Amino acid sequence: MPRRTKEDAAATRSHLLDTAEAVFERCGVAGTSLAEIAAAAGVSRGAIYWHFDDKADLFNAMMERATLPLEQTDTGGRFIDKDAGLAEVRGAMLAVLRQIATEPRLRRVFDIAIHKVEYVDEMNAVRLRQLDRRNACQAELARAFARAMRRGEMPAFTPAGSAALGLIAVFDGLLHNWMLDRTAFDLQREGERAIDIYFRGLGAAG
Amino acid sequence: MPRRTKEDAAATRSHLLDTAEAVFERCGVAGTSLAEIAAAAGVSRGAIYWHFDDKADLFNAMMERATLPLEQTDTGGRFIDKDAGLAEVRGAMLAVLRQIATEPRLRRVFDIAIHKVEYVDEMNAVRLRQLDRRNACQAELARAFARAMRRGEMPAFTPAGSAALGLIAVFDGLLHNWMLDRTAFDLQREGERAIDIYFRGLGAAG
DNA sequence: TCTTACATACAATCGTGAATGTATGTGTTG
DNA sequence: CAACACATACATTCACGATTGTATGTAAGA
Repeated sequence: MPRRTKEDAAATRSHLLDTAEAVFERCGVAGTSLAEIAAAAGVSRGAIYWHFDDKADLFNAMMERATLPLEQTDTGGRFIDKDAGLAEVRGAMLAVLRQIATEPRLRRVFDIAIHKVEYVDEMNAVRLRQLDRRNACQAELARAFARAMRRGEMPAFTPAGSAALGLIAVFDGLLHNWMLDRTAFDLQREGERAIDIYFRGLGAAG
Repeated sequence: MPRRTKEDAAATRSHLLDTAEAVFERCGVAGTSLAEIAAAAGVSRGAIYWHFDDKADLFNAMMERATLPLEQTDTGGRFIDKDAGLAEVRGAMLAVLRQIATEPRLRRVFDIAIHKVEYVDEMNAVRLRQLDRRNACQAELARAFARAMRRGEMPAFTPAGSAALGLIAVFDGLLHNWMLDRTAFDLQREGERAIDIYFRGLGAAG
């Protein structure tokens, strides 16, 4: 008995994304056939091809559903406030870490994006978007550091761009290492420590 | 006309590893069939199956050939010296960064290991080995930091284990971000800056 | 009745592993 | 030092399942 209403169709689509998350994390993206996802979701392959063009489209939809709410944080649109101080930058980083550690969906799609997909062919577009986001994030952080230097919140030993890149490295490194073994350490606690060490190294007040 | 001598066989094996590096980087591990590798290497699939059990075995051999010389650094066996100071730790980190930035083979296999493989099923073993190495590295770094604290080279604000984890995060984050776009920044220069910031944040002399 | 939201059926390709063939080294024996 | 036996280092072929995209069927809304 097929589902007919728009609400039912949206539910099917959402359920397919849920199922894809689970199967992708278990078997990898290339290692998963659309038949497996359909079977795990209790539908036929036809349903998948109705809602999505192909596996890459399904993957993109899955990633966007999970990460879109992350990009639009409480500040509304951008990652950090227009004229945020170093404390706000620190808070924003830790907030994202907390979200990843807390929300299962975020954790799952990051695990998939980091360890369960090969960035070639169609998937390369995802990689380029990651790069764009990193560059945008670095630019925002660099502006924040430059402001802090002008305000005297921190010395200008290091170029703002390098300071921003290093902070992103700390963040990414923490995330990647935590994804490697989530039982090895507490992401929030160790994240706070590492980021604080880095800020102290920048000469920021603390 | 098949090759017969042991030297020829070793050359074939080495050439297969070279070819696998190139094709894996272009098409991903799961996205590459052994037929593709064989064709690119100018041999038949039979040659691959003679030298390696299957694709996972070939992948492992490729990774080991590239990373084995990295693990056995000039100190002979271990990553850092038995009673190295903070300067030696810093030097060792930068040396590895330089090696990765300099040697094409290292860069290629790291690119594959980071972006071109899905860590599921057989490949999961590789992931576990990565984890082992990280833990061993963290333990060594933690010991070095603890020594430095005892010697008074740095204050004991932060637990040695956390300091070590943070340093690994900086390193890994730099590596991952550089692999995302190698033209975006100079790995050695920015690596030196970020690591120096981190050490300064630890209160180390500098 | 026309479109939606699927299910089913089908054709075509691709990848694997194993079986088999074969030309050359390599060691041993007389 | 032949010559034989056997292992090595591949190439070729085949059977089989798995996966994909599409084409078509179909029951329920609107």
